[in-house]
Amino acid sequence: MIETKNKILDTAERLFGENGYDATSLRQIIAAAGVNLAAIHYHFGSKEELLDELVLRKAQPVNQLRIALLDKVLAEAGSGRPPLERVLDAFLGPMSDAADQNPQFVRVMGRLHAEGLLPSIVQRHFQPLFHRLQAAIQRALPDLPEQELLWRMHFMFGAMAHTMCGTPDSTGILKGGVAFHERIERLIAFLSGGFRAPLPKSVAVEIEVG
Amino acid sequence: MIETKNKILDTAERLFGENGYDATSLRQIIAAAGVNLAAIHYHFGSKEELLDELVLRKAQPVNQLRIALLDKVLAEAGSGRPPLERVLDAFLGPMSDAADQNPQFVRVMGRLHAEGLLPSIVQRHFQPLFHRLQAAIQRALPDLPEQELLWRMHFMFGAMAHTMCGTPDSTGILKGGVAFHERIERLIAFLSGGFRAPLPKSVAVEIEVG
DNA sequence: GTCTATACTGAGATAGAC
DNA sequence: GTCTATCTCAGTATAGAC
Repeated sequence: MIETKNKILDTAERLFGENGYDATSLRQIIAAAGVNLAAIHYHFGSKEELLDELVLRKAQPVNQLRIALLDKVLAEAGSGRPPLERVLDAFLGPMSDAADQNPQFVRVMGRLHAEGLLPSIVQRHFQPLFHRLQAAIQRALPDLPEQELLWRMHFMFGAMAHTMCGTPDSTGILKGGVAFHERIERLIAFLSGGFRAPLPKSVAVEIEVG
Repeated sequence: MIETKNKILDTAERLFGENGYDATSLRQIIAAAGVNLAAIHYHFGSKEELLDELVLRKAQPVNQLRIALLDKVLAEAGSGRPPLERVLDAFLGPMSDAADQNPQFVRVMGRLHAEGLLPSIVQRHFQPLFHRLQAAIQRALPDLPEQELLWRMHFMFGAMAHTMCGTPDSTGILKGGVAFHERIERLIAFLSGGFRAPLPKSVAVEIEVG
């Protein structure tokens, strides 16, 4: 029954978002969904593949939108430089919209990134998007050396993942309940400053010399 | 025997660093350390308390150095503004040094942050440091509203954690093996730009109005 | 005080009956 | 397609040897 499969997906999405992937057992999921334990392994094969399908189901439309927006920003720039803020917004905005509509999913994604079991899943579902994003930022900042660009994208992913996660207050200072689009607006301002920052001294020297 | 306890700590540190906390079972640890399973619960009480003691053992000296350096930077600035880069270096430098000497520990910390089971441990071991750091950055950037400062520190922690983690190549682009002090130098340049960035539009408007 | 042996509960996975 | 029964391995708890 396809209904069984969807019930499992919906329930897992809710529970993963509430308690995290590791902390949610398959037995909790089947109890809440009212299905049998073996049904999960029949439909998905394993807990990890269930997660994989869950991510795919929700991330694909968001990522398609991101790619479309990135292409639009590049097209509008013609042969000139696209504004960095607009590039970052094309990447971060769709996630923020999806999050404000359905906080559950983004919390799942944030939690997953926070749990570190992403690598394989990130690789499969986000690789093409990352390459487009890299190209777009490079167009916005043509003078930034590629190595430095990659590091700065790396910093961006860290900040983004940490920000998506429902708990911006590991320090206990910030209160929760801030709308995602506000977080993202702050994040874009921060990241823009970071991407535009002067090169670190030793890297700048290497370039002068080499 | 205190030797048993240290053997457990050393072995756990290595295995947590290599494979992560969740992925490392107590049975792996005792096998590699050549001790009995119950010894862990005798000396530590639980897997989580073992982790807690492990973090404390290594983080405490690093954090004390960080606090001392922050105080030094502030003292040298007198009543003026301390340079932001020096504040960030006082915070990130000691970790980078510790990492270049003993990559294992910082990989553990990065992995832990990446696994998201930090909250309680972060709270206990890092809270006082965070408050000092906040005060120092505020002194360096007195015009930055506090709410915005807290968000930007939040972004910083995300980028930092992601950077410490041994796998800077979740995108598959960056190669590993980059010295920590180089990563940190790049990170400081990026963060400095982020902290100095102009306020996001809606936040800036709120301030004008209010 | 330290450590060993062993048992308990709950996790994910699987084989096979229906 | 679905469910029962069972397997292995996890973290944890305890009784008792030295």
